Amino acid sequence: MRGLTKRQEEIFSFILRSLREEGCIPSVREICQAFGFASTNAVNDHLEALVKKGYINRRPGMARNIEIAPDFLIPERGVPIVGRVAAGSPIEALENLDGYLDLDVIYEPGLHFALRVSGDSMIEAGFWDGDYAIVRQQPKVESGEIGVAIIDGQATVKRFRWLPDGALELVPENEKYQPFRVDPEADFRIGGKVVGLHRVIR
Amino acid sequence: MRGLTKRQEEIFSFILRSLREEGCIPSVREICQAFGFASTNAVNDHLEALVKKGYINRRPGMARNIEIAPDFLIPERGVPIVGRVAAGSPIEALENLDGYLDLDVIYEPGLHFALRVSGDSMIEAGFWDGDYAIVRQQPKVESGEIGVAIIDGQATVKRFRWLPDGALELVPENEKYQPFRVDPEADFRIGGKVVGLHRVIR
DNA sequence: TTGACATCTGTACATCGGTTCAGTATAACA
DNA sequence: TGTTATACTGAACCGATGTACAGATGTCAA
Repeated sequence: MRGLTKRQEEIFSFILRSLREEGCIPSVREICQAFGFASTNAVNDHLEALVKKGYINRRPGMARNIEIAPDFLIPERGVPIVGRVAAGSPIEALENLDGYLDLDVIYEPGLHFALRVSGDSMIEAGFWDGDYAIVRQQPKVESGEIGVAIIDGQATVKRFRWLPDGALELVPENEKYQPFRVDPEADFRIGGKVVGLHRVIR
Repeated sequence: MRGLTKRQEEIFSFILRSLREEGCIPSVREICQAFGFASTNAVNDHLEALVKKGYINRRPGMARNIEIAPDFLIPERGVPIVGRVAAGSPIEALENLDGYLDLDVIYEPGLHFALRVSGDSMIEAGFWDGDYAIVRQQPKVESGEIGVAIIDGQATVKRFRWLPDGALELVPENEKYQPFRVDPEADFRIGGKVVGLHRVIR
């Protein structure tokens, strides 16, 4: 929050807080009252400064018209990623924040879906029973990549291996199971490539 | 969206869309104009219906005062979890939607943090180098649970084992490594319990 | 057929609220 | 030393906006 004076920052924070907690942009008079100003013009001056410095935009004539610049609108979502944990509680030590773990940021919405893994056929590739496999929907999966095959409407996570004859072999990652050759006549589709794994422990 | 008439649903959707795309609640007259009504009262009637049916709340006298009921404010976030994948593309087959994988829903915000796992000392517990361990901040970790120990500001994920003499032993899950007894004199804190795992593949 | 409800027109009013103008005071700056 | 930015007071204007009242039409279940 560089470039703002103390007062301007207070005003800006107040707007953000109102938006978050009250769910709507405060009116000029509400800000005025909250800060104990006698004149709404005090607020106006600050808002103009915020506009000039690029923190907000305003739509002339419209009630509750403050528009927060995109940079500051990004809500802190997801799980905070902590680097070093030198002092205090990890969560409060936000100096050490490495960002946020947010699935919507990592995996483009609309392109990915998640699948519950059942069984232990991929356990050596790190997929346990009950895990979520995150799949990027795509028509092709290369040999050696882990992908989702949909056979007769049943989705399975397996390592793909394209055979020289053009057929597909689905390889489990568990020595208890044997590779499975997909019948070219079967109702088969590629669901996509597995690009992530999530496990909820206990 | 049960209980709403077609028109009411249109109005409600318009409000949601305005909020999402324009960033602010539409005024009664803006709604009026968007639908081509000659009277603002048409909007008012619909808004009253929406209030009565619990879709919105209104704060009397306030401009742009529509407050969307929490149930409908929740945007579809996270990765869609697909169950059966009988027909069509998994993402489009929303009949088979089992919900959304959203870290903010699974892990209460403010209570959890994520830690990048480095090394292979916990590989047999399923934690690979580079994985994110999701940690619930709590002062106690039971024997046998996987937790985060912070020693000299350095956080490590290990299985906890409390010894009969009250000392703590940190047990790696990799036969290459030996259990480590925490020096009672050391600068030691418990970071919390590991409750989740996330891996980004490739 | 009667009443409840949904959907809309038309008019009107009070106040909410953005905006402007005229000043004052202080500190930073060049 | 004048200029500019910050930080306000005080008053006022007027369009934006929520809200109310009166009424019309159509649907649908009791």
